Amino acid sequence: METEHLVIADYFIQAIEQAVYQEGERLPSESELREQFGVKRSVARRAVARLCDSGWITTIQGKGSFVAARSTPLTYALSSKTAFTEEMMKNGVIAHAELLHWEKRTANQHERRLLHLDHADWVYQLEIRRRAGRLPLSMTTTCLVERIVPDLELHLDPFVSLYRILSGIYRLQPQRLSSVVRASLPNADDAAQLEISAQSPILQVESLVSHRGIVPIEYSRSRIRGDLQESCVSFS
Amino acid sequence: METEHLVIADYFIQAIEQAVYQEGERLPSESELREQFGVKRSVARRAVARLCDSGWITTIQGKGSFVAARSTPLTYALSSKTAFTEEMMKNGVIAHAELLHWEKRTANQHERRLLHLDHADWVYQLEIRRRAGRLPLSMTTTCLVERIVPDLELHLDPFVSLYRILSGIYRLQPQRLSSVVRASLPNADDAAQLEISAQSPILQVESLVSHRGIVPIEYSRSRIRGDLQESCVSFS
DNA sequence: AAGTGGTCTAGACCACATT
DNA sequence: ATGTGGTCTAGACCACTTC
Repeated sequence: METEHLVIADYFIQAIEQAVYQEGERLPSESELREQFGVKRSVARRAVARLCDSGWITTIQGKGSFVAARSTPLTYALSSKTAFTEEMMKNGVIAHAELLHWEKRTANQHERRLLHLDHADWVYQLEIRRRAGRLPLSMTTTCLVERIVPDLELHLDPFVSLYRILSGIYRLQPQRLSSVVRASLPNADDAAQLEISAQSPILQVESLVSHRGIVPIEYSRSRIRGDLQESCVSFS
Repeated sequence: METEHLVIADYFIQAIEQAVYQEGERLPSESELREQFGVKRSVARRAVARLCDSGWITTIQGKGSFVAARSTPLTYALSSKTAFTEEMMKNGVIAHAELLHWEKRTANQHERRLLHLDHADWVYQLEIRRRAGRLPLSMTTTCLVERIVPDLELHLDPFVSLYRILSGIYRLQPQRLSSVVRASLPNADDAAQLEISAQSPILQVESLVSHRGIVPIEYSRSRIRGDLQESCVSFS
């Protein structure tokens, strides 16, 4: 059986959902699992790893596995408004963003097509990590049209929020035009930055943002921890 | 190093994206990978497994690993209109749905709240698998208000499309009110039904559907293969 | 028979926490 | 010292494909 561990994992997911195991409570140790379910260590470990990857538990070396804190994931409204920090506030969470890297370069073919640029156009590319409290939430690679945000580098330090720069400095009214969402696995870098295992699923959101719904100004690709956040789309 | 295999996997993802490896082309065998990258079999296998889980390749026992067919994932517009089969047609794909199971039962607390029901209300719960061509695409558990679709069981066989029943028989105009998307791993059943490994990420979409935007009629939870489909949200 | 991928095992060794 | 989780290894065996 290559799926033995799934039975055990699904059992504990059920148990946690029905609050048989409370937040912070310790799960049986690997040896106990081996006994209780009559399986090898490898199987017990795969079951635990799976619970960990999908965010139900966290393991601490030398101590054990504990039911993870967040039963209620943060919800992030994927509407035409696009302010991350402000959205998170609604969840009662202190959010902040770190600028990990930036560069100014010519637009590639993909970007030229999406942002209606030609060969002479330049873009700023920013690499941003967002957190809710202490926890890493998402990695975002965003590409801004240089013509729209000239001398952007002058306003990147200190970096608080992209939305604040766009609206505060450049008087733009950023508006999300479309978003494509996808489930995937993180690459090695993202897994490290998000402090998750390489097997934890992530939500990818690719968005196109414009000023006042007409002028395309930004193209971004976010990789969001699957265990912490969910995105909500409403129609009205 | 517990991340050795990620380097190899990411290398091949790059190569496939840049069409160094074409669709259907064979990747190096496990032994060749061991040689070329100087790794143990376990590492080579983890790398291959990861490529498989994220949908880049498919492996065939006794033959090897081959670059998967779909470079362009199907896009499914997550708009207020909610016809799956019709959406897929736009992608030029023959879609069909199978009803795997149905039952009639009283609404639980969660459903009563979402669908504005009281204790006396009944619901139909349908388990539907959707395919694009031969490939399984998604599993959907949907919950319909019995009062709105009385004697639904009389129209379930043959089952073609839920949308067709709702609009054709009951003259409803189903409209999506909101959707919540999430990235996760499949449970054992879903993985089997979707013919994916238990490590392949899936996109979960929870939707609330109403008739003419007012009367809630349906609550559904879809689990969509992460490697085949992406959902697109547009604002206009 | 030889090469490929798929599965499983038993054990070693490490790092950390508790007593 | 003992128990916990984390990592790695070498090998066996199977199933399938090709020659």
